[in-house]
Amino acid sequence: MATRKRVTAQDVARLAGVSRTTVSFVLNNVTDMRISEETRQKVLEAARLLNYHPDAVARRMVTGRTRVVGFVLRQSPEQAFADLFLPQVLNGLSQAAARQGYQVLFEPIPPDQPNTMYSRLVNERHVDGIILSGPRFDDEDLLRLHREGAPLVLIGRLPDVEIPYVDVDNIGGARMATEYLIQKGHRRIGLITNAPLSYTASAERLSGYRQALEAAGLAFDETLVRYGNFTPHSGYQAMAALLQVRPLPTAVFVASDTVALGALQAIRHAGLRIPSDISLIGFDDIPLAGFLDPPLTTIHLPAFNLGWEAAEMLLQRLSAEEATPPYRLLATHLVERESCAPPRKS
Amino acid sequence: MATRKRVTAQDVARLAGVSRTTVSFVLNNVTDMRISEETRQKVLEAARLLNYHPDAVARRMVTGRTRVVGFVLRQSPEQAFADLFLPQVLNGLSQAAARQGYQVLFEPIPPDQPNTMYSRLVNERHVDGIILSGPRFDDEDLLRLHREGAPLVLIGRLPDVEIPYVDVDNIGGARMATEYLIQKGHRRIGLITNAPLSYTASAERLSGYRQALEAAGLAFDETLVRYGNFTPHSGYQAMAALLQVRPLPTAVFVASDTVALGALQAIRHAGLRIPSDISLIGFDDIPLAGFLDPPLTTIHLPAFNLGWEAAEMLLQRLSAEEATPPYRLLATHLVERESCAPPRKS
DNA sequence: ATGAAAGCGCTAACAC
DNA sequence: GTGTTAGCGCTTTCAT
Repeated sequence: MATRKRVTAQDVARLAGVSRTTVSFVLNNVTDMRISEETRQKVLEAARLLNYHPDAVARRMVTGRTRVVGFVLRQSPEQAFADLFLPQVLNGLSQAAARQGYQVLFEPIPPDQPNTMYSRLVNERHVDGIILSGPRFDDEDLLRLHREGAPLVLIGRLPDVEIPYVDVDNIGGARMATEYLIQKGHRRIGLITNAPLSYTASAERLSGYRQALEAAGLAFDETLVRYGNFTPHSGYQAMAALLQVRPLPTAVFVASDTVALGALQAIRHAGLRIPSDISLIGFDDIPLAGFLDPPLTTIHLPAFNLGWEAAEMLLQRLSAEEATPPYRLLATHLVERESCAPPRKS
Repeated sequence: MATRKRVTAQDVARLAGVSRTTVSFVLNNVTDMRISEETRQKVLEAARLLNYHPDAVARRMVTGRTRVVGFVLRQSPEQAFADLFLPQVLNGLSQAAARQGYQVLFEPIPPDQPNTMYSRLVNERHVDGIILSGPRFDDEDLLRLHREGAPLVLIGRLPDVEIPYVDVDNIGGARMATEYLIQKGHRRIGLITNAPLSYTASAERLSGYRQALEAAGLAFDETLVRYGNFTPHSGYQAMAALLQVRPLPTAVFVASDTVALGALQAIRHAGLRIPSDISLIGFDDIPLAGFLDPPLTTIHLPAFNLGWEAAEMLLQRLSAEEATPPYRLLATHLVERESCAPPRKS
């Protein structure tokens, strides 16, 4: 299709019988220049008549700001697209951005594409700043971008780097989950991680689990921990392995609801019942958690807020009125459903 | 933070000792003007030295194209953000767009915000075209945009409007599901829709269900259909109601896996077993479907392809080499798991 | 083979 | 109050 002819401010000015400048002032509601009400109306009417829309590209050209933030997704598809997490983050992000007149450019980075150079987003001025989810510590592009002073906010933490971030209090959440189990009377508590320990969130959840154990005077037993990998399938295998150890743990903390789904199935296949034979507590509180069998007790992750806060932090940095707190840790809370019970008397 | 100083093509030209024009030619690989290898190298070296990045805004200004497509989400949050559908569509969309050098601007439209005027996206030239998911037939903004000739592709259909679209073959999929049940020997088959019938997809799935029934000489019985509303909760209620009718249906087609989750729970609460007491077949094949209890037999919806095809159609229209087929219907297929069995001998 | 110059549509400083 | 004008950084035609 042919490029549609643009109506410019010039056209509006001509029709209204004024200059381009006046049009610009009227349409941007510039009050300094006091413009007669009559002129105002003429301009507004002309704009309406011609169906005039100011050209965002031209405006960006001259203002130097795009009013767009980039959302870079630096995660594997199974992690990012298979769980119910991303949509909510994106939702929070978009709403916070929209509220301040910003748009969101979505940029997933396929993992099999090493040199995507998403730094071009800001270097070529497609966006004013970047929110990056799932930072990897070996991400050269990211580090350079930060050195160059690009406005950047991470969702998820990166150890030893001073980039502003928003994250969930993984340690606190994991501690809470484990304490809950302990308080129910469990002493032999397994752990299935949400992901390999190279992921910060995973290491942190393990750490919270240990803390709770140790605070209760329980020994950390490495034979009771297994490693998930984002997927239900990985949870199935991890739980199957855990069901081999003797004595059996009476409860398991699965640090991801999605992974817990597989664990649930493994337990069913083993002919065991939840929570009477074994208790299970998850992490994330995916929207479906309450409809599993049994409804899953879990730690609620404020996904929407994660996106919202990240956007707020970035936008504040962009408007630069004052220094932003360099990071924010979001609290979790426990959602009690039906997958945990006191251990069997043995 | 202060606006970072931009390195312009002028700077590169100066350092390389050539003109701006030459820089542009070298960097854009314009071959018409044959430029000496020596000059080329000088320019490239200078650009590298200065860490030069061409300004996308300026380029858009002069080329008249943004190389951005808008993804407008015209759906309620519970529909869009609570299921596993959106991320996959978005993934397909982005990959198809990226492959052709396009970026994706994400624009969700909160339902409580009637006058969002997303048409501004194209009118103000934030984007070259729009992919809109979940069109509503009363969307004035959409219709006007189409009349104005804006490049537009829908995900989901709109009756009586000739806007290009990509959609799933809902009728075929629903027929397939119902036929499968019939073929297992069921004669009394209930339906729980995915949403109110004002949603095209919902009406179509109902239609496919009817077709299969009638083709098999089975009467359509209105007392066997109930209406879901995207959520597990609605599925719970619909199934609970269905379990009151006598004689009980021996199988139910739930036209959404998410809704089926609630149906599953209602059946459990009624003390019935799946599939021995009642068979259940879903629709969508959410990633978790195989890990439910029992693993859910369902109709696979090619969500990734939906996004991919929509992008392909839009981009083809933008490059306008030739007329694009105005629509595309994507096939579904049945994924057999363990939630269906022949009816009990009664 | 290289350079000069004309815009793209807008904003904003400055003049009248 | 309103108009004139100078760019923003780039692409691209036309001279040289």
